[in-house]
Amino acid sequence: MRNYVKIFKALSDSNRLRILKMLEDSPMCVCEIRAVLNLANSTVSKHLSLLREAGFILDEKNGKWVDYKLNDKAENLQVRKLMKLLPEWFNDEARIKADKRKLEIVDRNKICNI
Amino acid sequence: MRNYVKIFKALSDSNRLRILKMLEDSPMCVCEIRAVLNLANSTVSKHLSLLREAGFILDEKNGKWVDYKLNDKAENLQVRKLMKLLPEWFNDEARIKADKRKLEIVDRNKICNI
DNA sequence: TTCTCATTTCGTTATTTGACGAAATATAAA
DNA sequence: TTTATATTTCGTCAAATAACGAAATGAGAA
Repeated sequence: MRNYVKIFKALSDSNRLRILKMLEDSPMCVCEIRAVLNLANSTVSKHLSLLREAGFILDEKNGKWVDYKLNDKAENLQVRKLMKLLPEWFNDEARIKADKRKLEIVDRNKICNI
Repeated sequence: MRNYVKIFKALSDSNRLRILKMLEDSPMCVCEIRAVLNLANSTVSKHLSLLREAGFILDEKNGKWVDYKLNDKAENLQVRKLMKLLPEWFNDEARIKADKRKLEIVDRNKICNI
């Protein structure tokens, strides 16, 4: 029960949904996500940890950076089923399209030394 | 976007999830739900209105009572897809099983005049 | 109509959440 | 090793949420 609530809470924030939709296209580090969402790094980090704890994403050290990516092999069956729905969600949303365009441009080597 | 957040927020509370699982078995009025969940009527009513606004349930006047039931024909495609998953959720949870047993016993004519 | 009672709305309160910046941590580069 | 920088953790604040009881609403019964 508590686990399900955690899963749905993770999906109950527009910034976290935007993150998931961006990760559909490519793994990203904290500061790249920060650059698109215009949030503080610490805020992005918190969102990512909630998504990770719910099982939606994985983190992986990559040099200076931590790359976050969708977790296609989530342990929890229901998380996997929800993730199967993700590609259908808000594809018509202007903000999501804009995020995806922005993420093609961001270059961690340029933007991450704030 | 906002609509999706509303949908997931509706699912982000254990009492609302318990309500949905009970409504799988049978329509219920506010005071029947109140009797199972041990919440104030006004609290149950609020939960129901959040579930209704998200599209998961419908209300129908029935004499003195308002019967709430699952909305099998939700307008929103994603709501329908989530509702298709509902029967798979927490069937192993003791609390859900207990709720369903309790709901078989509750009789609105006996319990609703508090 | 008036009364009764199921439900909803409103106002209040305690808790949770989402945001920030600062400090701590970890790791690559110098 | 020291420095730089990406990330996380911590403390704080404002806003949102979930709970309650009281008051308002609405519909059947008397």
